[in-house]
This record gives sequence, structure tokens and C-alpha cells, in this order.
Amino acid sequence: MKLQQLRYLVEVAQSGLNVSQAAENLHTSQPGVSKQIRLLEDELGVDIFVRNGKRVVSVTEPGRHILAIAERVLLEAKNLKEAGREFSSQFTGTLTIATTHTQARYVLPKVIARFSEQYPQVKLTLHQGNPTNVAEEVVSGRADLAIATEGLDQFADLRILPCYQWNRSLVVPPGHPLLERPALTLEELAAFPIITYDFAFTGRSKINQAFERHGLTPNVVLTALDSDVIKTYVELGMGVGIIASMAFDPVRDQGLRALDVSHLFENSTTRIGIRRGTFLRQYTFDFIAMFAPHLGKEAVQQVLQAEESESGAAF
Amino acid sequence: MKLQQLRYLVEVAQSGLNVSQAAENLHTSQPGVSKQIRLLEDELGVDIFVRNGKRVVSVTEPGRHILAIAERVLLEAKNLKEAGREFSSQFTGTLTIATTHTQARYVLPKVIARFSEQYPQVKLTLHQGNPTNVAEEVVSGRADLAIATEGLDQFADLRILPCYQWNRSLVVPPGHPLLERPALTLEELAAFPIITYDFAFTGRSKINQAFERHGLTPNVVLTALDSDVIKTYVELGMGVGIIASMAFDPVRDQGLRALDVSHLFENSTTRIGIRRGTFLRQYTFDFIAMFAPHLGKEAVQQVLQAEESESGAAF
DNA sequence: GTTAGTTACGCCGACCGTAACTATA
DNA sequence: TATAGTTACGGTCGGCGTAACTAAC
Repeated sequence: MKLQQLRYLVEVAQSGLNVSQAAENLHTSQPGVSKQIRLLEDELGVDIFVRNGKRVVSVTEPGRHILAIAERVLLEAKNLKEAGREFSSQFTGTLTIATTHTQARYVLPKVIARFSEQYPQVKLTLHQGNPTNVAEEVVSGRADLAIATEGLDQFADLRILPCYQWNRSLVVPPGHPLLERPALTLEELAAFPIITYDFAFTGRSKINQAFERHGLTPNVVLTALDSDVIKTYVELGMGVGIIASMAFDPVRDQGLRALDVSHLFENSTTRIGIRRGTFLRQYTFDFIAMFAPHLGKEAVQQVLQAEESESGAAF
Repeated sequence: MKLQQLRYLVEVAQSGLNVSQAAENLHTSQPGVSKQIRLLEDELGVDIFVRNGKRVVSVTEPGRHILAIAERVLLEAKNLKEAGREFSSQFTGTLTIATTHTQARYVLPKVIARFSEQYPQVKLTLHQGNPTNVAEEVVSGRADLAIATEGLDQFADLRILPCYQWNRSLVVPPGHPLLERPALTLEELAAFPIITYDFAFTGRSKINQAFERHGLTPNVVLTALDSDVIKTYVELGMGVGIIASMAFDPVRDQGLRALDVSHLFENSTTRIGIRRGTFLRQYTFDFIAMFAPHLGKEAVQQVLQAEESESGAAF
């Protein structure tokens, strides 16, 4: 049994049981992959894939178990390499963060500025996507950290670190009647056309909940994937915008007025998600601490180590 | 990075940093081992071993982390092979049980008889030893299950399954005065010379506790490693014996009389210990269920999966 | 001087890639 | 017929073992 064989195996499974595709992803030849998988099956004495003639059709029941273990082996092997890098060059490496627009645009810049100053040799990469993309990036190992408000808790393989709470602001054009209301209510708000986030984004669910709980149906005239689009259409007079408070920048957004409406909606919590069982570099711990000061190295390790599930004994 | 290199690495560490010894254990040549370890160190860019000239002297701090991860990789790789065997031949394999004398001699025989009948193709091996040996056998992977009353909870890598409770009997020669006492007390017992288990064995600690709690100092004239020795010396008239109740066999031990003394001592619990993260064969689950009927497959898996610690992120 | 480890070197096996062949949709 | 996978074959690389060398104790 070779690590290479396990890599081939997992890649085939992840390429939709397409051996040729897997070979391409692995930058090697298709017959090689095919052969190594046969050899592994021979060695284990079990068919991993169901073949219809020559086509790989599905995964056998034993194959599912074997794949799960193979993935763990590869994860640990990756950790080993990471550990090597950690000690050989403490201050160089890469850190890939998968996150959503609001974080990337309004929250991360100053964290990243500090981080880059302290670790100029670490190559930072941002992968932007919706909360589900973000979680998948981390689960698959393409990114190291997921930072998002929604969607992370759906993934059993992610360990979750709550970072900070935030709420929303209403943005309107200058002179808008709602600016005169000292204590805005949801009812008043529901009377106006609303522009806010697309579903499954940046705490959109809390907005819906609040209206529903009051038996109101907001008149959402436009949903957007990011705050910038929302602000643009508010400036155009299409409606009033509900955005994350940190997405309003009084300097840049001079064509708009913001009104804190945290009394109307529940707080949202932005979280970091890390794949369970991952070896973290020192600079990654430091990045997390810069993002959320209460998350020191010990606190993060505690979460990562707690309640590990799906051990090797599972069957 | 190859699995082989990790095997070499771990074996050297476990052979007291003796490369030649490790090579012998691995049935390969010493230069090969030496070279592969250098290659691995090169690849990771870190020294794993501290060398004084040519001698391997100790493990570097990075090396300790790398070794820990390497062991996990190998454990998972072993699990993968086990999984292969499980599916390729459900009813054949080996099961190695590390246990103490009392279990091996008085408790396991009937369990093993049933098991062997159901799984005639499974090769059963017993490793007898003291509780610490037993635990180490399982931690190191030389045995699959540890069965013992004491000592298992000292090992973080063992998952513990309580199996059954038991208490003690007094064994004396026929006609002994203590046989006339309807409700024996510790004070009465302390007046006689006592023969019982060696320290750190078969619930010996509970015996000491009971006497201590009553401010008594028992007159222990002989300690033995197993019940058979104790019974032999009781027959010789050297004193009265305190043994595990299941170690008295009225048919075989006709030269002795037994008296239940469970009211004098706390119950002891016999436990099974399994290395965390181990893949268990179906017949192993069945063995456990035969030994302790309340430990079905689900129950065992739950214990194995709960509270996994020392994840890959640990540092 | 003995024990332990590295360097040197040659052999064999294994993996990989190309090419030809075969089966599926 | 196009697409996907296995079989066949040769080149190359890498690991292993023997042997010679070198350093610690």
C-alpha cells in the first residue's frame, strides 16, 4: 500500500468516478491511475469501485469505508508536511481564507494589513464565495480557514469558532422620511421597498425571521449578493437598504445616510470554520487571534480537540 | 513522503534510537533505514533526530510532533488494511487479547469456547501480563483488546468499556474457625495471617482501602500474582486467602472452603481497553458482546468515538 | 577495538508514459 | 462513432542489499 495509491483513489472518487478526469487532475496518465487502483484493490482483497464492464459506475459498500479511511490517512500525511514546514520555516508559507463578500470587503482588510506586516513572507489568498462554497473550500482542503456568518454549522467536518457579533443598519438617501423617526419599528420599515442580501447570505435569515415574527411581509424589491450593490441601488432611489453595519463607511458613502437598526433584528455571529484534524501553522493561530482577540492559541486548540467524532473504529 | 519512511521513523524511535536494531526489527538493511530517514528529513526540511556525529542521540522538538503524526498515519493505514480484511473475509483473521491471570484462567475460557465455535477461522491469541503490561500491549498495537480490572485508566490512548462487577471470597481450609462466623467483620479477618494478590493486581487496591478505612493493618504474609498460588498456600495452612470470587471452583477446589465477603470490600469492575482510533472487525465486536452482553456494537462504537482527543491540530 | 552509522555502487523491481486494443453508450 | 478503460511494453528512477569507510565510546 502506497500513499500515492490512496491519493489516486480519493481523486477518482472526487472526480465523479471518472478515472481519466482524475488522472488529469493528478497530472499523470490514465492507465497509471487505473493500474494502481487495481493493485490496491488486489492488495486489500476487496473491490472498491463497481465497474460495469470497463466503466466505473459506483462505489462498493466496503469502498465507502476504505475511502473514508484513505482520506484520513491523506489528511494526516498533509499535516505531517505542514508540521515540517512549520518548523523549517516558521514565517513563510501560505494561508488561504475562504470568505464572503462582507468579510472580505469590510472586515478583513485591516486584519490582513496587520498580518502581512507581521508575516510578510506568508502568501495570503482569499477565495470569495457564498457560505456554502466557503465551507466546502475548507472541507476539501483547498482553503485553510472559512470565515462566514451563515452555513458553516451544516458541515460535520468543520470545527466552529465564534468570532464577533454584529447587527444591521438601514441605509437611505439623504432626506429620507425614515431618518426623522426616533425609534424606528418594523411596521414602519415594511411600508418601504427594501433592498437587502440574497437568501443564505450575511445573516439574511435573521432579517426574514424578524419580519415573520411580527406577521409582516416585507416588500423586498431587490436582493443582492453584496453590500456594494445594495448601496448602489439605494442611491438610485429604488428603496431602503438593510446591510451589515460594518459595511457602511461614512467617508466613502457620502451619498447615503445610515441608521442603526440593531433593535429590530437579532444579532448575527460571524464564525471561523476549520477542518477537523488539521494541523495549524503558528501564523494561522496568530491570524485568528488578530481577527478575534479572544481566540488565543489555547482556545482554538481546545475547540479543535474537543469532541472529535468519526474515529477509525466507525463502521 | 512514503509510508515506508514513516514506518522506519517510528521503528527507530521505538527501538531506543538504535537504527541497526530498528533495521533488524523491520527485516531490512541498516543503511536503507538510515537513508530513508535522511530523505524524509530532507523532504520535510527539519531534523527529526539529534545526532552526535553519527550516533542518534535524541529526538528534536519538531521530531516529537512529526513522530506523533507519523504514528497516526500508520495507525490509519493499518485500519485501512483491517477494513480490507474485514470485507474480503468476514470470518477469518486474528484476535489478540492481553489480559491478567484471573481473567485468562477463570473468566475467559467459556467466552472463548463460544467465540471459537462461532468463528473457528479466527486465530485467538492470549498475552498474559500484569495490568500495565496489558495496557501497553494494546497501546502499542501488539494486542487488540486489554481486559483487566486495574491500571487501564492510566493510558490516555485507551478507550475503556466497563464490563462487569465482582467481589471477593475468603478461602480457608475445611474446619477453619472463620467458617463459623455468620457475619464476618474486617476486625476478625485482620486477626489471621492473610494471603492475597500482589499490589497493582486484580483489585488489590480495594482490599487495602477497606482495611485502611477501618484503621486496621492486615497481616499479609504472602502476596501472589495469581489465585492459584494463593489457593495453594491456603491449602498448606499458611493463612487465609482473599481471592476474586470467580476464582473459586467448588469442584476443583475441594480442599478449600469459600466464604463470600463482598460486604467487606468495595466492588471491583473489570474493563476492556481498546486503543483509540482502531478499526474493529465484526468478530471483535462479537467477542466483546459475548464477554459483556450489554456492550453491543453500537455501545462500543459510541465509547470509541466519544471525546477523541489529541487531534492533528494539537501543538 | 568494538559498535554504530554513512557513503558507494550495482541490481532489481516498480512506476510511468505511449501506444494499441476493447468495451460501453 | 466517440468516449472511457484495460492491456502491453519499454525506459527510467528509486529502493534495497553488499561492501567499504568513518566516527563515537
